[in-house]
Amino acid sequence: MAEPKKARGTLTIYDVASRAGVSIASVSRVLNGLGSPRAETRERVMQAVRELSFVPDGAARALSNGLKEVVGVVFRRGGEELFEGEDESFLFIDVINRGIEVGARRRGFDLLISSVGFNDDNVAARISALAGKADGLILHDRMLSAVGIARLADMVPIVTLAGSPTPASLNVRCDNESGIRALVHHLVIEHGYRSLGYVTGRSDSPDNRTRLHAFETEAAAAGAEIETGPAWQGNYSAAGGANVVASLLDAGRKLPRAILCANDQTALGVIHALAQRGIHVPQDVAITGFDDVPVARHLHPPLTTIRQPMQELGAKAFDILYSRISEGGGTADTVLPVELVVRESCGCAPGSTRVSGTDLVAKDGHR
Amino acid sequence: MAEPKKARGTLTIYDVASRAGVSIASVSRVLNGLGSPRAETRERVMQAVRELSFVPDGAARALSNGLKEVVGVVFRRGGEELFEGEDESFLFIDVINRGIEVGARRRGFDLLISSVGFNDDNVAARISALAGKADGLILHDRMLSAVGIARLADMVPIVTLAGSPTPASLNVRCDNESGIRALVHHLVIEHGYRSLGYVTGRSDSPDNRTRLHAFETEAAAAGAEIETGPAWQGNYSAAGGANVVASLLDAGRKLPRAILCANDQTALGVIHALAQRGIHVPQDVAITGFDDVPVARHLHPPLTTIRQPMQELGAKAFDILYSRISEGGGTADTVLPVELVVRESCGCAPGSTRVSGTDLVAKDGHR
DNA sequence: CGCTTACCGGTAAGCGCTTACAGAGCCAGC
DNA sequence: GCTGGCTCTGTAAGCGCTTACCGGTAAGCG
Repeated sequence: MAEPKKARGTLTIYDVASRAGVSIASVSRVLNGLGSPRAETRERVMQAVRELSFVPDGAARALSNGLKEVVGVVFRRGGEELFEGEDESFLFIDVINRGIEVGARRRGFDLLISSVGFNDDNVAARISALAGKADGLILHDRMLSAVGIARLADMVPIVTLAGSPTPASLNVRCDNESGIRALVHHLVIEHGYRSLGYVTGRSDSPDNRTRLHAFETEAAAAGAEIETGPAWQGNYSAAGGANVVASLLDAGRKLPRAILCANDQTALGVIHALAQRGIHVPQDVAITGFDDVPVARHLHPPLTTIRQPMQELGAKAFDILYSRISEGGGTADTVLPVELVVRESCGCAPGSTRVSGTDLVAKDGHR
Repeated sequence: MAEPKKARGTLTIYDVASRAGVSIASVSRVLNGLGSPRAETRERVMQAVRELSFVPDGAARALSNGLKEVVGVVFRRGGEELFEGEDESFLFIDVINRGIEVGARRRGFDLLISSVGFNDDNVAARISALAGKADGLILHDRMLSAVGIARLADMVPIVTLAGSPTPASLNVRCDNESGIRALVHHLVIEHGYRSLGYVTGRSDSPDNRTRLHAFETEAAAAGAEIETGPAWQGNYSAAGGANVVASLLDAGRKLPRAILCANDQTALGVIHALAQRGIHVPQDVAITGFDDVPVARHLHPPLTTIRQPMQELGAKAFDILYSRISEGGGTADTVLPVELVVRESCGCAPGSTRVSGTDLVAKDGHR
């Protein structure tokens, strides 16, 4: 695939050993703090290491002890039509990745990052290749079928984010139900809006299904009228949200008093489309998001949304993966709590409040 | 460091070979499309590979052919005091990383990501460890001294971003001079502002020094009065920008008619601080940024700034690193063009324009 | 029909490191 | 003074893969 071979005048453990006048075994022991190298020996070795500025080769090390100290992270990006501001959509992902990194760092692991487009064909192959370079994989979103995951899972441990656990893989997600419930409660009970709409996310997303279902249940419980159906199908992107509004309006449909959006990106698109039609948020229609991405507070009006502990989600995912890697354990399904963040797009006056929405426990779904 | 050893019932090339009834050499040849395996043999092997869902171990492969197909990326994050909206500061970095990834993907490389805090102590050690796991490194920002880079560079090829090339490392950056020049020209010549200020970035950043210098030169050439000095020292963060404004105002200093900020984050802070004192942008003071991060267009007022081709910067950095890895070549210093993006914070009316600011060539600084 | 020429495919030698195993000193105790 | 028991260090056997080298077989030619 690529031709270079023995690119540099590679410095090996042998060089260090001979310079320090000891055997490679001793060098290895010193480097790993193992065994019982005498202080004097240790010093000689460290000196040589310093003088040569030697760094052991990760591949050799990995091959030898079966641990690469690398965790692969796969996520989707781009691929949709562009939309003004769309470039921010990856924020969500990046914050989670940062969390993974924080967790990884604690164990001396590094992140091997790979993104796939929505319509890349060789996804499974790419992920497999990644698996070969890592000790375990964390998969964002749902990017592989259950069988795909199963196949992967018998090569390396897998943790999925916002998916659902399978017999072979673990999962970490946020408490979508509580989030939607808090939103509906706020809109219906506190603001008194009687009609609600819900712009969905990608239909193949488990998060999306959960949220939609929670929306329907909760709205019914609160006694609000709801609008759903294919016309309300979004795809987590701003463009998707804008489309829904545009087609609804073009079809002459009357909008409900409040619209919940599957995520903040969607809300961004919806607000934008509404503004273009001269419809005021929140005076005419109240809007809410989900995620609380950093830009949410800069929108006009500032977005009322559900904050997911994204960074913590990532860190947790790593921890779980790590325990799977090292002891074969790991909680099958972990649910993290979310918070309602009230800003102005729901109709509240400037001056935000925050309400903790859910109490969480790591629950053990499978096994 | 970590105990697991031979975590899984590892599937090896031997398993595939025996299942297909051939030697491991043939399996390897088939997998790498090399040599001349006969169609029938190839098919038998592929069949076995599929049945076992075998994936060759990256470490073994790397060890054997001296190529890990991994590029390490190191950048700084956080560490500064928090500021509302600050969490977006990493956007810039992430877009560049995305660019690197795009370049890497073309060559079958993956990104090994590692971030360091501003006051982590063991930075050099961490980067060294990364170097051991990668074929080359791309360093954001300036995070190592010249000697640090030199030391690293004789372990693996190094490309720095927005730094300067050293005898041992390559560099890629944007055309800061042209950007500042375009900004000053726009403010002084087109808007007629006679007094300018410049809120700087971190003092140890080469980009910052270049921009400041260009600012002074250009403003003088345009015949504008300028304000500089320690009171104008920012640090690329929103908090830094806000501080500068606050202390200037607290000291009773009169602000210049237009303030250029070292980057968009800084501008965000400046605008925020100004708003708190009831000073209007751009009516009282015009503000410009640098970078054109995605949020720039969502600020109030939308920010006039310089767009850097961030993704392209990343892709370019990878390409250069790759050529260094594979052929030992690589351009020492590559300069990418920037564009002036006119929005409203400079005083222009809604309805933006864009002016290409510079024509670029990859120039060969050293060697 | 025998020998050359290709072409395949197998054998085995590493790649740089970790670690089990065993050898070499050394001290203490008898 | 010898031996048992420690501690420290060296030797060597892999880890899973790539690939140089070589032998075997089939096809081509005189």
